[in-house]
Amino acid sequence: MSQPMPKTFNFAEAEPRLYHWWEQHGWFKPEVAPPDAEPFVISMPPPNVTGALHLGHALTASIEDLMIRYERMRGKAVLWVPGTDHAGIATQLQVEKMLRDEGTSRQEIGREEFLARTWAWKEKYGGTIQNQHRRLGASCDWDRERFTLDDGLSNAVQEVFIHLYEQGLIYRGPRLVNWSPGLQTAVSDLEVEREEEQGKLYYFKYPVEGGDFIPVATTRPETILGDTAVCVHPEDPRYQPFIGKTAYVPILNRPIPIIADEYVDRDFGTGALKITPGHDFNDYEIGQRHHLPIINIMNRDATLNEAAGPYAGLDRFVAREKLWQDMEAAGLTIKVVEHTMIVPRSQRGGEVVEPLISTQWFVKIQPLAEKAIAAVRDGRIKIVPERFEKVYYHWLENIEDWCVSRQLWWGHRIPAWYGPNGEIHVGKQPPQGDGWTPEEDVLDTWFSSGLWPFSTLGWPEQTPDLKRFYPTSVMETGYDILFFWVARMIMLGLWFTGEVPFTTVYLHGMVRDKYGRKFSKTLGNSTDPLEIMDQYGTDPLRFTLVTSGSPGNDLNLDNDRVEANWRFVNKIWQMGNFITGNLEGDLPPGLPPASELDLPSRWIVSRLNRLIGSVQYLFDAYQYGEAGRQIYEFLWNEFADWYIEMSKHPLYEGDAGAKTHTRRVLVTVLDTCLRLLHPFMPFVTEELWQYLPHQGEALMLARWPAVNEACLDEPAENTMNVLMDLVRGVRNVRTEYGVDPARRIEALVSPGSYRDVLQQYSYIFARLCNVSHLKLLDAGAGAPEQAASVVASDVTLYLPLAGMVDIQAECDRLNKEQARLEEQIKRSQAMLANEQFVSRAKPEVVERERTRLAELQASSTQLAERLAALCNGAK
RNA sequence: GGGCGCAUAGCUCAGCUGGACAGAGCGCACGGUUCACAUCCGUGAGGUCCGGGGUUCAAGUCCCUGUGCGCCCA
Repeated sequence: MSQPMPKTFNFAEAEPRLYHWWEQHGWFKPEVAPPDAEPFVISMPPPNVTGALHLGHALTASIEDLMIRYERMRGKAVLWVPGTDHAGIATQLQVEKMLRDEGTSRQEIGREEFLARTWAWKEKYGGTIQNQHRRLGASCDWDRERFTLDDGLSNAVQEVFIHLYEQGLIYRGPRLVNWSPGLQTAVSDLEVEREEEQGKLYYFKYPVEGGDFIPVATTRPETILGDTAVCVHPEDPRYQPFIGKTAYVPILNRPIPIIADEYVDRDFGTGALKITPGHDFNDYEIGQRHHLPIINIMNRDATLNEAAGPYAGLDRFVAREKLWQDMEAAGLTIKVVEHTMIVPRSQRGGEVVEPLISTQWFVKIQPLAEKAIAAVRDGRIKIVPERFEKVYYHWLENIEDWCVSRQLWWGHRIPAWYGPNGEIHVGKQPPQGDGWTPEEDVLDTWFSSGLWPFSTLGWPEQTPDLKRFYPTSVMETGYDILFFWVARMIMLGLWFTGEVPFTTVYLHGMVRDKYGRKFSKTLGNSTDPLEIMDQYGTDPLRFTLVTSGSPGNDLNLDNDRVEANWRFVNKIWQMGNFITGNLEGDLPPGLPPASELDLPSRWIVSRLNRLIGSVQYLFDAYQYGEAGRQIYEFLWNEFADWYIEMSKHPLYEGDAGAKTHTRRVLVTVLDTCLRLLHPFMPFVTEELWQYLPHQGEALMLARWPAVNEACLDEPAENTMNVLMDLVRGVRNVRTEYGVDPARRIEALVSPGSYRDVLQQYSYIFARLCNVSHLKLLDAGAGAPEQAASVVASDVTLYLPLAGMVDIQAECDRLNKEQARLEEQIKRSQAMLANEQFVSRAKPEVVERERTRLAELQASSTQLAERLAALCNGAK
């Protein structure tokens, strides 16, 4: 006996209640499954602790929770590990801003106090995003939540760093790195974005011994001050005489050699290149080849240093102008032209990043990369969609050593000490004795997140969780962090655990606005998922995110779709309302034997099982969006629009047996669809399921549906299709002739091979197109004159609409219909007449075509007779 | 310079295992208060599936090529 349901689904009330109920019961934990259950594990990409939930998080959580709930329903021991990332730069910037607002700075309060303040900040705001994940319905195991700066994870970080050092894979030294002057730290190649911008190309004269000069062009004149050579192409006839001579740095008059290198592009600029190994990556390489000295002219804040002579102390851009003016005065300039160039900017602050010589820690990454490439090549890791494998290989095959040190305070401090005599010791503790000072730098945030799949499970301790749940199953994240994160996890995971960290990588696209634009503050198109959830609830947002696109592709979020899916939620609720409202007494679970079911029931059960099969196929292929759309269409366009309408007859007018059978079908179909839909829309499905007769405590723990082959019933589907075609035909006629929808009409039917079916199910016409009575004609009986006709298969249905049917109009209508049929018949006949088709196409395809042709011909015959009788050859 | 993606109805998108007249939502037009739902129901209009080749009995779907847009790497 079911309880009465509220008329509408109150998501605002139900969502927190259900979430709490699930969580309190411990159902998010893998322990709900038997100890021998197969594990299924996802490590949630840890959002930045500074972050607020945006649509990217919502998409991530929607897809991962879908996978998680699906596998849980399949009986696996499911673990979804949540957590947050300390996000070194982002967090430090936020806290520094807070300090600025307070009128102080991190330098002023010192490292220790700064870290204390940052931890306090983390405690205060760090939980926000996790509560927002709860609102999304994320069924992760909060007891296993981790933070990258937790003791355990920090220990893992130290362990990894020390081992890599001991294995000779970490080195420290001065190298040219990407330097962010605003953040005052080195950043890795990946953290630099290169954009095409409009700049200037400066042409000038490089003085050469003997009063001559070489014309040179540069986009950054201030680097002239750090030049240590001028370089020309060895085969360039213009400059060959200069090779080996001495040039003099403008203003500074420092002598430098003129060298030759094939790197020089003779067609760019003047064909002569100034070489600044201290401030340009290409020049650095040339400098190495030619053993040129490296001069650093820049301080860490991008002002110039003493090496810049008179320009020391000036900002880089000010110095650029000043030097150019001075060179102009000295008659050394030639011209300045507009020039499109690539400018490296910081991913974080957007400022221009400077190549700068600096002493940093690096990971020699090639040995790790090789293992990572192999793991994907030999299929131990599968990347979905597959095309990203190519991108992955390309990056790893051309990988550069990873600069892992950052001149920040918020992060994992590098476990190294400097001895009194300049020795370096790498280890958790300093060596015995006095005079050892700890390394100041911290590690790149991605260094710790690279350990995430195993550090969160307890590594390096051999914890029970690590043994049971590692390797994890799926790494689901955005394609934008394939290099930053996914590749590094694979490298570090393989290196330190000897196993792949996960067996599948599923990459989703970026969420954009409905016109495909990025969300941005300046565009004003930012969309807050929380606002959407306030308005429509979580389920419509989740369903929209999952069904709006396809794997690996960006998706454009259209608010209209969220609204449509909100209506879908209501529609489902109303189905539940109808069904529960028509139950009475105890209902045996499951379905009656098919032999006892009426045609509509056999039809809907068959359709349901085809849906289950299709959804399973799509889930196996990670095509969740298409699966969701199919469930939507089944529920709305088949179950609600047809089956529920037809079920009203047995429910309201049937005997006790018919009622029970129909109720069991209604409950089973809805129950099954709620199971299929639960991973997409956990809240409304769970809430509604509780009102349906059910076994078990919660839908989230109910079994995932499987196809029952015995329920597939092609004859029932074919017969229903004929009936449905007739119903649609009647509706069509009614609309075309403007028959009042409320007016009941009768129909005469020449039933062809459907006599029994039409007799038994004539109520369908009463229910669905307001035809109160079907009068079955005997074979050969004459047809009424003043009637419109509808044809399907070998059935003709006449609607006597005295006074409403214009014979001419009816003939036009039928002729049009006949023309359409004939065209299809011709096409079908041509196909079947084609030897090649009949012999080469799959037999079932040929068979289907034959059946189809027979149906078309039957209909056409019916129509022809009708036309002959009614229209008398009138065209 | 290399690689990748996208191009289907007015708008936003599905259609990935090639096979029936190419689909959905929204929008639009017309009509609906019969007891699940107007957060609804019914009917309809609207498409050279970007152009050109090819493979195949069969191509929106596979291959090549061109055009336009976007992204990644250098």
